[in-house]
Amino acid sequence: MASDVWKEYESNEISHSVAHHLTAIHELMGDLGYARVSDVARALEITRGSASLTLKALKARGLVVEDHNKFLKLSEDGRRIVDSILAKRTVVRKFLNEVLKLDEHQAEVDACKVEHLLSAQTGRQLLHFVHFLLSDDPTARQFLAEFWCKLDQNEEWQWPVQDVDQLFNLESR
Amino acid sequence: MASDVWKEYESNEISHSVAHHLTAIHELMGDLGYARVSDVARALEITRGSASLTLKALKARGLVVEDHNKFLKLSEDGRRIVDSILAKRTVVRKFLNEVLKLDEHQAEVDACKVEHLLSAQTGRQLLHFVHFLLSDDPTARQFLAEFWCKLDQNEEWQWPVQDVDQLFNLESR
DNA sequence: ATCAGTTGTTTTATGAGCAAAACATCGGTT
DNA sequence: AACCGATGTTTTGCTCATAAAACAACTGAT
Repeated sequence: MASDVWKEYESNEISHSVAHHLTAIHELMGDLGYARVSDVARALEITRGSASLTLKALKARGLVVEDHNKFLKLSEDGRRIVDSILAKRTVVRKFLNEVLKLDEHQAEVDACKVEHLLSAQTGRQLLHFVHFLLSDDPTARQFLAEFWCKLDQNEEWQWPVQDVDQLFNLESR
Repeated sequence: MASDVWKEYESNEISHSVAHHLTAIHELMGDLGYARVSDVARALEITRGSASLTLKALKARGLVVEDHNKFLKLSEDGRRIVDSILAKRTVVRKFLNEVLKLDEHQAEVDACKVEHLLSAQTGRQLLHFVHFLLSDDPTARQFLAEFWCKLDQNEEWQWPVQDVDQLFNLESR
């Protein structure tokens, strides 16, 4: 694999931590109507000191703006980033839970892990796909019905690999 | 979102860096028949010093073993991890490229970013799904045909959101 | 046999994220 | 006015992953 591929991982402008600081502000604005450093720290269960430093950097990057009296809110850019991340999280979670039939917690965890890493292209195409897949379209319904049926009695399947479970036996959880 | 969800990100036993050190060894064994610290460093385009430190840690974790004369190879555990990661990478890349019709480079980049983050459950279910989706099954073929048709002329779509492109306009690349 | 190149390691430094602790500030009670 | 609690910041230290540079050891060519 070309190194320019795997190194793009580091070149993400939005880290996992930043993604959650931003979405925390967004959710706090909805829940409480405001968001201060302490509220973000509480929401993310990190210390106020850590949140203070991260948010200072986000203010410097222009993603978060501070009110006259220490009240935070998302800038236009910050807001667009949060929208993009939440859209990807939602569509991935929906796909994992409602299509692949993973339990809700697993779907949430996995969606949370990858939401900020998917490209805009991928997010858009996945949205198209899931939307059609879960629509009323009879072909989609029939396809899903057959897939779920096979999922239930998966002894019929002829796998391209000898032992699928062994391939994915890394994590115990 | 509960913090125990987003914090699971950090608790990954396999980091992106570790995943690629391990897969680099695997690929070098196939390409060259051997893998030394310098070979790994060259493959990943990092300095020998960095590779040396990371690989020392992987030896301590028992994922990499060192030959009598500085030749590296994967342990049984290391091998299982690489198999698991490559299986996930392959199925994600296949899905993004062959189903969602993303170009190969984008599919590779995105697959590379998420391969080590997906749970075993998710990898397994996704493999089931993609396998059925790309099989000869007439329902699957018809579903894909309809989906790709809609993809081409996507002005017909009635989106659940006003402007999908705007939701995913974060990245420029 | 010497000299150059490759290899592996160690040391020093950086940046991102975090915790812990010290510190300052502000607001409301008493 | 004195105190208490909540808040925000700074400092120090930690881990991970990297670079850069210095160093030692081996390899091969001349």
